[in-house]
Amino acid sequence: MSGHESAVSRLRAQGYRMTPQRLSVLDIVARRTGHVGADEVWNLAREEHPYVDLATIYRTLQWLKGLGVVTEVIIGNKLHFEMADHHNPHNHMVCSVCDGVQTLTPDYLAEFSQRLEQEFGFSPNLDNITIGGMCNQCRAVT
Amino acid sequence: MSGHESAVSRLRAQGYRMTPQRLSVLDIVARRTGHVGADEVWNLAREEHPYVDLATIYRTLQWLKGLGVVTEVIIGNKLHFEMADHHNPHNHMVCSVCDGVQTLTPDYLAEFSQRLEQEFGFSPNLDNITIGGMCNQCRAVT
DNA sequence: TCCGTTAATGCAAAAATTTGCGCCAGCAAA
DNA sequence: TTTGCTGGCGCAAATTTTTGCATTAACGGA
Repeated sequence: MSGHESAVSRLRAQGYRMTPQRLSVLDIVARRTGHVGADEVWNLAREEHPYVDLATIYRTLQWLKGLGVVTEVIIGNKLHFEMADHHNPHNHMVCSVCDGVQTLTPDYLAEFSQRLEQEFGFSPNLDNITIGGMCNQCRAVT
Repeated sequence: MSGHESAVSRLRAQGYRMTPQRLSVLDIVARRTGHVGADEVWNLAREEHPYVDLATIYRTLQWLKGLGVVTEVIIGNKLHFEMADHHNPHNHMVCSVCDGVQTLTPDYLAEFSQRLEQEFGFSPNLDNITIGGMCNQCRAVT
């Protein structure tokens, strides 16, 4: 266990059942510095619980994402996840050439977000947004 | 044919082979006002060319997207496409509750884009970005 | 018009993700 | 501790999208 006990107790307090599968997924994502692929979470989870199903991994990850506990990053057509750091929230820029990931503080998106809210009444959910493009190095090569 | 001849001749001039499949996909997307799902493009294309493969549809759509001819919109876990309107470019906001789509002129994203470029040397490709969130009506209901 | 090059297709399979359903187990209350 | 409710899980299948490979056909040049 590495510092996600608060998340666990908060979830339990909200009435969610904390199954071994969920604890395992949470533990795996929390342990990792940086993002993990869904398949990778599955493989690691199976070391502890050999019977755990991939569908459960996906369902758990989507659930945690919806609750703001984890953040989704799309890297080359695959979903990755990392612990949402509420003390240091950030978005991601992913280079489509090298799949490199850079982070971005949300204030870069703040004005944009506010305008959508004010002018359209649309509440964007930008927590899990991934900005695609080309990074500095890859652009230099071309 | 409905006004995408210029795209066709431009593509041909660039050395791409304009196969019946490609013309068909282009025709289907151009005819439609608004977005089409990949599966829908396939079904329509098969009316003309019964043997056309779904993989070809996907490949063609990705190809056109890369060339800026069509724009991708992600609606509820499915890819949709529409003709890129260079006279009136826009992005999309999709409500995760009702799957409704609203459009957005790119100047809403312009400042954000410039900052990424200037401060990180990262060239974002925002042409095909889909902003998820909740629309006015759905928020009112909740 | 015919030919050669090679890009694009069809086909089949894989990869990635989601969903329906019946059973099981987490957890609160007795 | 036992029980009951029901949310969550495993399983299997479906969906959606991508990929490898052999064959085909677009199109410029002879």
